[in-house]
Amino acid sequence: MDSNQARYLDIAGHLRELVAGAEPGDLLPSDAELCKEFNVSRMTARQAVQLLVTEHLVERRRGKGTFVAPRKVPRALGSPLSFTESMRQRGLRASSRPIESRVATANDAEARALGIKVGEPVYVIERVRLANGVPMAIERAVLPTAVAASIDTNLGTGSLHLAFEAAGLMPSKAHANVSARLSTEWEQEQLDIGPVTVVLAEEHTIFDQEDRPLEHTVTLYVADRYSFSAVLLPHESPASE
Amino acid sequence: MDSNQARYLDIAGHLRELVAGAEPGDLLPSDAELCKEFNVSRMTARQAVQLLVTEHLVERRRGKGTFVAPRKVPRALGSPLSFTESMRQRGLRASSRPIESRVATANDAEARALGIKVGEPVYVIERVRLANGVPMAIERAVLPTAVAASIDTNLGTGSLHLAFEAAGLMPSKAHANVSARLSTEWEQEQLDIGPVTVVLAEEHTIFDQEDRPLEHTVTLYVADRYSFSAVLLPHESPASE
DNA sequence: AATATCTAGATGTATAGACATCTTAGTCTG
DNA sequence: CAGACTAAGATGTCTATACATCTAGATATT
Repeated sequence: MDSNQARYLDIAGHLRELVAGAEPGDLLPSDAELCKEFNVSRMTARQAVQLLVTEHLVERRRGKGTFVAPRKVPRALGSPLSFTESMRQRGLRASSRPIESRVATANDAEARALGIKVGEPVYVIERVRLANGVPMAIERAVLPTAVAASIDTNLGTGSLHLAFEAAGLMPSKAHANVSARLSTEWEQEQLDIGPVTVVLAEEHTIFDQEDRPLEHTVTLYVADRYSFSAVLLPHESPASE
Repeated sequence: MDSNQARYLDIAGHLRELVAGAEPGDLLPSDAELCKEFNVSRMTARQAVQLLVTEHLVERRRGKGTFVAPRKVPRALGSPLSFTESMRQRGLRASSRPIESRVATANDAEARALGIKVGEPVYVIERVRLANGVPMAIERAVLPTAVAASIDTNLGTGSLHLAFEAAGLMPSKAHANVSARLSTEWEQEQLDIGPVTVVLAEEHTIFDQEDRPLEHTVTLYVADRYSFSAVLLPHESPASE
């Protein structure tokens, strides 16, 4: 139930939908219009818009209005690391369709990534990731059993990163690798795509503060529907104008 | 004159000094204390603190207080911005086979990336990149004419990044984007590959210290022969200067 | 001593206004 | 017709207040 959310979050959600269905540069409702539509004071409407400004989804121009931001300004902040966050930055709603979620034995690549032996037990979460309901990627996350045990939430559905946060596990370092290939028949079925389709394969391993592996994940993106972007080097500087 | 700044910016500046002289986890003044010290209403003090929250300099915990944030926002390091450097890290020798190198007019994507108008003159360097003599990628670098003029070296053959360095141009920020698709016939000829081959398309724009675009480059890698990898690390907070 | 309750202080959310500043369009004036 | 002025509408900043919610310590109860 989201109805006990703060009102400004409802407004922000509404704005995100508008952004998702609009083009960069499009004009969005003014503060005054939001006040009227949601029957709130201006500071509350402003708080919602301001939230989207910090997410780089919209831009405000004094005297002119609020506009959909250019799509290309994601931050280096864990962009390739969390599907949910990555979609949110693009103004899309992330969801999941579980494929399987169980204890299995580590294969070669997984064992090497997690620093364990082949055949040792690991917790595997495999699911199709959707953006606004459209299949976008197949994600296979592999967790050491100890880590899986410490996050007791429903692992199949939500955001893994939120679960880490809730369990007090702080992702620190990460290795990432991006490659590309043709999709297999099984992948085509899961993603609802044609036979000769290219997929982007992102593989990453996340470690906590003490360099213990938290998660090894392989994500296969439909190349037609997805690309990686990042801003490299300087971390975002204080919003100077 | 900074005295006609908004007051919340003054308060934010004061807080930044406190953060710079403190350790992560340290407690900062509460809203009420800031109100009293600067003689402003709470919403104004809040606005200042909120600004530092979006800059990841402080964290607020409800019921507890405002604290100096941990300095560990991930940041992409060792990213693949220079082909020569990237190959050297893999123990391979980078070389080039020029395709063309001349003044041309900017197309749509190039103009947008370099912040100029479509049709304005730019310097284009297009070449096949080889690793140990094997074709690895097609690279199309587009430079503003002013930048091309200031690096008088033989542009077709060497490393662009070495030329930048020699001319005193310091690459600073960069935007990068990675996607994938099937190769075209012309690309297959250039890269000496078969008909149904996947290419990784890396597109990046590099800026100097003053955010002037230095270079916009599209590189098409043979997916069978190449993949991107990166280490995402914690780093120091930008406010500590 | 262990537990429950209360309370002060902190941040989170929200209101209803006020004035400042910037942009644009329209109007008046020379 | 060109330039100056005006007004409407947008965002930017700020006030003073109210109540909600969370935390941690003090106090009271059992």
